Amino acid sequence: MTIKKEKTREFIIDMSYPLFAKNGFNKITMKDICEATKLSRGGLYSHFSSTRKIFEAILEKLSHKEEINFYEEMENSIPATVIMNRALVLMEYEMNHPEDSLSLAMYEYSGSVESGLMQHFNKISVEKWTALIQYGLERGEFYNVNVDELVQVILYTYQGIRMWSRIIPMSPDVFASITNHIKNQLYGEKNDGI
Amino acid sequence: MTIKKEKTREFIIDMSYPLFAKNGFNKITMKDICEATKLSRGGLYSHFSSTRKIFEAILEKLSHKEEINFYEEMENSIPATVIMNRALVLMEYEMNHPEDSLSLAMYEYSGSVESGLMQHFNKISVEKWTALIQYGLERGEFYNVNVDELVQVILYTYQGIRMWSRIIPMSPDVFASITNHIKNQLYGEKNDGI
Amino acid sequence: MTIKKEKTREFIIDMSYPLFAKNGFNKITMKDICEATKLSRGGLYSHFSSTRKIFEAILEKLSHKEEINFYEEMENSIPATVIMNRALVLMEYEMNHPEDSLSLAMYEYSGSVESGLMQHFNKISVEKWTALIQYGLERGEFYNVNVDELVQVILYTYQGIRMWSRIIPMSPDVFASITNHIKNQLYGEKNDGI
Amino acid sequence: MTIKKEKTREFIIDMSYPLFAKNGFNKITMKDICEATKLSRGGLYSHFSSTRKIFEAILEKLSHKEEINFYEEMENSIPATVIMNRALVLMEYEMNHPEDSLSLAMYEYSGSVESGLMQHFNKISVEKWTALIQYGLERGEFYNVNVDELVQVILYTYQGIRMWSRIIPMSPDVFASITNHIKNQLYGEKNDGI
DNA sequence: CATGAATGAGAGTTCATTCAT
DNA sequence: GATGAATGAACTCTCATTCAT
Repeated sequence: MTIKKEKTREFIIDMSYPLFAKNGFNKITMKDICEATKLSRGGLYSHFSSTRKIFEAILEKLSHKEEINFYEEMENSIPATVIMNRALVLMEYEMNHPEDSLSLAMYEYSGSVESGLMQHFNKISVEKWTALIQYGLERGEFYNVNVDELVQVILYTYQGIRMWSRIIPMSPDVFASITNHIKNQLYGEKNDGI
Repeated sequence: MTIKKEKTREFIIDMSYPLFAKNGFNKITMKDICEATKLSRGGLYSHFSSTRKIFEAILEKLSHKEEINFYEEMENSIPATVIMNRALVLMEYEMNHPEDSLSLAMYEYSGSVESGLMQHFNKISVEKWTALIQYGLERGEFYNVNVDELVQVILYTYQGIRMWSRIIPMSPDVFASITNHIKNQLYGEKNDGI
Repeated sequence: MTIKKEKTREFIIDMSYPLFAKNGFNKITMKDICEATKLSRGGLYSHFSSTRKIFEAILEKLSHKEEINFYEEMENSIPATVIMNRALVLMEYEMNHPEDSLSLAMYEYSGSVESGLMQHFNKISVEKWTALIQYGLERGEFYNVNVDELVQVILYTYQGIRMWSRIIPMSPDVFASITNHIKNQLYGEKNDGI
Repeated sequence: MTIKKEKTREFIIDMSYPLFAKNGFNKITMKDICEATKLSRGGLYSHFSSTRKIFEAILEKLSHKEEINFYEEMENSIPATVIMNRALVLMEYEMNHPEDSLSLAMYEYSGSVESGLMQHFNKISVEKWTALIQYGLERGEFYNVNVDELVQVILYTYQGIRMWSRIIPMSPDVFASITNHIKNQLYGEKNDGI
């Protein structure tokens, strides 16, 4: 029964996600996953031969997950500021929930493999944000920013926050600072230099 | 002779730094450090009882290390733009050398302890950058930015970069983008909105 | 199959008994037990996490083992002298086989734990001997001794012998002296004072 | 300076006695003794090369220690009952202080060596008690007991008590029972058989 | 000589991985 | 296939013992 096997696979993936999110990649053992899934040693091994394989399956699944799709909204000619605001709300939400983040695990995982997957994730993100900003510029909704530069700032500030918010307690104000900065760059009141 | 013991201690700290920087915290074992230091098991243990203790000694040492001291330069009335340029050059240098960064190790280490040390490090950084920007504002060298917001952007973009540049190959252009963005916020040509 | 696990458990208990009897508690290591049982490290650990746990399992098993049951014989109205003689024969037998005694191991084991088990064993013994002597008194077979006093003498002489017979070579005559003394107190020829 | 060396030796012996009395022989390490004596590793080793050697020195010292000397008192024609009473008082005292007893340590120590020392100790004790009882018999103070038998009972009850009183809480009444039994055998009221 | 840093053998313990049932 | 007992490699940690200072 391939369908059952597939279901167990999914189950393993879903049960181990929070383990990796909470503890990173290196600390998690096959034993931990056996316990989390209540599967026997042999049972687990018949699906995945290592934590690495499990983690890769998680990443794989993630990469297929439909993100908030800017593209669809852009095609529907939703105003760029509206799309951007929604995206930044989501970003703030994620910054507020560092425990869901696989960042640490990815970081550790990547340390030991050459993974094109990470580059892929990064490329997707860069393209997405670049497209959105271009779109705003074309519609005359955004200031004339340096697109590449701002995309870098957006992505890496986000990553930096996700990382450090797990280590040190961080107020939601900080997250708002970041999204605010981005808005100001694009369509906020240009009162800084005055 | 305590002096010898102290020297060995320092030696262990110095030899294990690159191990942690390269591999993170969890992957490093006492055995790895034995090998790196050429010390015997027992010899190592007589100095440190765990990798955690060694890592804490590294952090401790780091926290005492004199950072690029903005304060001294500010006291000497060096122009804010000069200090800032120097600081950003250093920042770019560090972004170009992710293999020296303890970020991953700190991240993993912190996952399992409540460490005020991290907060301390963060606080020091926030204060340093805040002081420098204030100084530039007071001297009329910087645009009237939102100080707190910009400091957050600076710090977390930096951290995000340090983290991801280990995972994915990143061009030095990206690093320049970041420092450029900061300069533009403070004293670059205000040509974005035009 | 829990039955296999249980069998291995029993096997470990049975194979380690002589080790403890011969060497005491502290000298025996998990490694010794691995070797005695031919089990691998991990295999042994999956049953018992320490020598302490194994030793406790031995004591536990011992406490369930049916001792020469005075009670049954008393219920069947066997003469007290007959029961007593049998018990003393057994006692002499045990004194002649110090290598089977867990005394040393119990002694060492108890040094580090507060074990009600030892008190339990002692209580059982006191009750058993007390009951037998009472029974002999009621049937008019025994002299009118001080029961408690004699029970103490019986028990501790026995323990003292078991202990020292391992350290110094001891002739069976000595063991006979002890059982003889007991018999004389209870039903021997009262010729001492003459 | 041989005199200083001798003093240090004595010091080591005295400081390690309680360690062995409390923990037995096997559990004590050279490290423990270093700590107890505040001597350095090398310092301790220059006096004794192993715990075994130290323990043997303790036994050696003990064997020279003047015990309550029955012989002297017998020579002075002190009544046998008086000497016996004093001896039994001391015995009770010792039974009340199991923590001072080296029994366990001797037991463990002997397990691994063929030690004539133990036989020597035992022989001394047997002779001492035998002599005292003979003396009492000759003076007509004691009942006509079987001397050898009673000596065995005395010695091994004592040893049994010393052993078990460390393992299980034991009331002083028990100790009194034992000494009382001995007195009754020798010169107590002969009311048992009545 | 004394000191205490360093060595290295060996015990304890944990898991990835295998395999008989 | 699934199970979980067993294996064995790799780690952690502790001391007896040595030796440069």
